[in-house]
Amino acid sequence: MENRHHRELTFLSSGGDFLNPPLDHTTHNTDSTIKEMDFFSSPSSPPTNKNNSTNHINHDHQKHVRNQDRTHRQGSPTHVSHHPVNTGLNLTCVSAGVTKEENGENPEAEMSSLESQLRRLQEDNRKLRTVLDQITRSYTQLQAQLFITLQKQKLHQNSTEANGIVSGKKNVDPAGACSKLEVVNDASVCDEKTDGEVSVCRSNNVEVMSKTHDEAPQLIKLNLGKQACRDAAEDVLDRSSSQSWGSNKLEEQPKTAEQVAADQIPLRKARVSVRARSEAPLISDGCQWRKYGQKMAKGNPCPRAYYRCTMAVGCPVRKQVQRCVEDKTVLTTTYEGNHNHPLPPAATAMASTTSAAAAMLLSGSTPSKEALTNSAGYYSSLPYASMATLSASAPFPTITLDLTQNPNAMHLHRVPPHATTFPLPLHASGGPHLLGHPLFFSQKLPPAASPLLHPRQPSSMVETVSAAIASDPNFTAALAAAISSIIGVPRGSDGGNNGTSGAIGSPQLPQSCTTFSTN
DNA sequence: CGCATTTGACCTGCGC
DNA sequence: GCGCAGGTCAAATGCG
Repeated sequence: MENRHHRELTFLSSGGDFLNPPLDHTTHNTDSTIKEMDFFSSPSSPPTNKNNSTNHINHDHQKHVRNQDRTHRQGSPTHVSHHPVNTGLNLTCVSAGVTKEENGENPEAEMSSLESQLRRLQEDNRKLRTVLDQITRSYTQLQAQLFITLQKQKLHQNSTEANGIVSGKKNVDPAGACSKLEVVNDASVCDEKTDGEVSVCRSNNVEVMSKTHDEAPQLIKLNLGKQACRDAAEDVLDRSSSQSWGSNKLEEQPKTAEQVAADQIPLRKARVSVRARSEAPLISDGCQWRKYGQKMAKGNPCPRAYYRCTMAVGCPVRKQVQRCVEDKTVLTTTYEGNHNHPLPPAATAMASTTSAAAAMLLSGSTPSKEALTNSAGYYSSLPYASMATLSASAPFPTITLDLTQNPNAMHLHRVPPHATTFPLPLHASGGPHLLGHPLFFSQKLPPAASPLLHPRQPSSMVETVSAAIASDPNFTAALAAAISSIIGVPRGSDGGNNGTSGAIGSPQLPQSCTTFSTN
């Protein structure tokens, strides 16, 4: 199909808020600063060299920044707010800033000056780290939004082609794309007044998520109830805000009675389960974990172990590890929560993957069931896919990434009841900072890459995803362009929502689209 | 001695 | 209200 070769990547924005880099709570405007960040430059470049390495490129801007920085030090709050982070670090000032006069006249003054500069540089460094972390989170959310939209586009296309086939039928796959979506849970359907069609809940829709395909027929019903969706989304947003994410635009929309009632219900947590074959008691995900409990779960002779992340004090991330009943070599690791600290690359790979999966789950579920339905349909058409299972029958909305499945055998995979299963090309999720977008890789990678992306023993997910990235430089370029365009989006007029929480990029709901092509 | 693990007790949510 | 199961806590224990 021509569509397979022409990939149109659509990034969503929300009036600038979602796409704009998250803001430090002490600042109000990072536009000009963020534009200077190069996410795709060599990570090995030490910060001290950054200024020099980019000097010839951004010389004029850096002069501008330095001037404003000097103004900053002279006590101009206006400029402080405009340039909270000097991405150039300007470390050369440490030596260059000491004049001969100072050297000769007052060593104490020199020391004081150096110390103040050191403190300022440390502050800059900290801010940079914060911004990078924020952008990483925003990007993960963005990825989820992106492929939901792509899924909707594809499904819309399929449904248009097969419109006559599906009319008057329930749970029918119009184009074969949803052949693996076997799940129907009648109890989950919000409204099923007519026999001929499946209705969906759409009350929580975000504008852009619903405006394009309202007419698209629903192919399956999801048991991910609206309440669970909303709870999960709110939970993530809530926890996100606790990690300095931005505000939730959902709150700006008029609430229905259902929503108001939903607000009364305690929040649930989204989880991501990873099934992998491993003889070891734990899969290596790069994080440090401390076991804090073990229980015998009902129906499984293997104990379930509980771990919490110990890489930072107060990190809320926890995971459960349990062996599968049917196959003791399969280790099921369930992650919950978001790290509140920088992660090593290996850990970032897993964290980003699970985060993206969770974001997809929540992004797809928040607006409507339709989104999840469409996403399911989309994934089922992807090659090299692993298996992901959405389940709302569990106490928490959970997405299971199955790394144990042979992709060729996945059509035989038994889908548990009350779950929606679709293949998720997790392996191609990208590297530490490109993770979470399986979509692109799965479309672009040649079939020859399949063995690489599907090790039966996923001993190193990082290596796998790194290989995926390396095999597709166009993706990096496209993503760089996308992020550049994203970062350059001017903030919306309602920039007031950035002042409350020191906001990292919030999973803002999209209101506009930015489109580019990878080829 | 400090840290990680073990394990029984306790808490909480849910279904009946 | 009660029982069950999942999840967490914290004292006891083990290990380097």
